[in-house]
Amino acid sequence: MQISSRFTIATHMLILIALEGHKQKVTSDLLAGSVGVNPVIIRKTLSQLKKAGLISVTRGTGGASIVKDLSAMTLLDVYQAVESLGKSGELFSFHEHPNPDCPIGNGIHTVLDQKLIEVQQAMETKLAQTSLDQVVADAERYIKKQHVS
Amino acid sequence: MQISSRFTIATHMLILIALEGHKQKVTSDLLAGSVGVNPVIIRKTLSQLKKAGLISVTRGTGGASIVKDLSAMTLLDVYQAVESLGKSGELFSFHEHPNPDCPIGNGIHTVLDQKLIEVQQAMETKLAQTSLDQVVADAERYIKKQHVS
DNA sequence: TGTTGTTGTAACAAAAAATATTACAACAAT
DNA sequence: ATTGTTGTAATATTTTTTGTTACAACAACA
Repeated sequence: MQISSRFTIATHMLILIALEGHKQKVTSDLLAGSVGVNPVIIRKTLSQLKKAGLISVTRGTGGASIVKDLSAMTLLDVYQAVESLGKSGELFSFHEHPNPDCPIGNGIHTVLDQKLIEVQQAMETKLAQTSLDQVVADAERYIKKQHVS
Repeated sequence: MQISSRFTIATHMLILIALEGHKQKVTSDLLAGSVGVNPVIIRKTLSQLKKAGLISVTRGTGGASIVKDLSAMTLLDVYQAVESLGKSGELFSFHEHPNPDCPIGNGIHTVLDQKLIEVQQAMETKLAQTSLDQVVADAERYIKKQHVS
C-alpha cells in the first residue's frame, strides 16, 4: 500500500510555518485551510512534530514555530515523526502465520528480514539527503516565480 | 503505513515453487498450508505472478512452476507484480485538497513530487539488486543447516 | 476576573484498504 | 463421468486511515 498522506501533510505544514511563522501567527485553522484537511488532523500532526523536537506550539494563545534548524532537519525526520510503522518500525510487513512445520515457512524470516531492512535503509538514506531548508527554498522560489507571471 | 504482506507472501510462494516444483505438484492448497493463509489469497497472488510472466499455472490438473529464469527475476519484479500503488504507481500519497489559493498549497506538488519519486527509485533500485536465485539459495542453505542440527 | 481564541485529546463516525471466506463454473486428466 | 484443481465473483471481516464533534486546559488581555 501507499505511504499515508500524513507525511506530505506534515511537510506542507512545516513549509508554511517556516515561510509565514515570523509574519503571522500560524494556527491550526490557518494550516487546515492551506492543507485542506480538518484542524484536528493538523493538531495531531503538530503534536507529533513537537514530540520529535521539530517545532514548538504555544498553547493558550496559539501559533507554531520551528525550533530545529531547518538545515539540520531532513525529510527523514519528518517521515519518522509522523509515519506509524507498527512497533517494530519496519516498512515491510509479513504474513503472520507461516507454517513452522514447513522448512520454508520456518525460515522465511531468516531468509528475508535482513534484505528487506536494507531496502528500507536505502529509502531512508535517500529521505535523509533532502533537508528542509532546501525544500523551503524551493517553495519560496516557486512562489516568487508565480508572482511575476 | 507498512507495505502489505502480499509481497512477502508472493516471495514465500516463489521460493516454495522453486524448491519443490520438480519434486511434487505445488497446488494452491499446499502453498496455503505453508504460507498460512486462505487458498483463495494464494490463487489471486498466483494469478498476479502469472500475469507478470514469472510463473505458469496449469489449470485443470493443478500445480505452479517458474517460467522466468530465477537469476533474471528480482525482488522488484515480485514487488511490482503484487503491490497495488494506485493508478499512478507512486509510493507516497498526497493530501487531495491543498488550497489552490494558497501559494504553498498551490505549489506543494511542484516542490515535492520529484524528490519523492527519487526516494521511491532508491528503494526500487535496492529491491532490484536481489535476484530470486540468491533468495532461493539462501533458503536452501538454511534448510540444510536445520536438517543437520 | 472573565472573556476570547486557541491547543490538546478523547470519543466516535465514516471511508478505504487489506485480508478472509464461501461458492461455484471452467478445466484437464484419468 | 469422476476427480481434483484453478479462476473468479460475491461477500464478510478486520484493520487502518481520515474526518468530525465536543470540551477541558490554557494563555493573554481588557
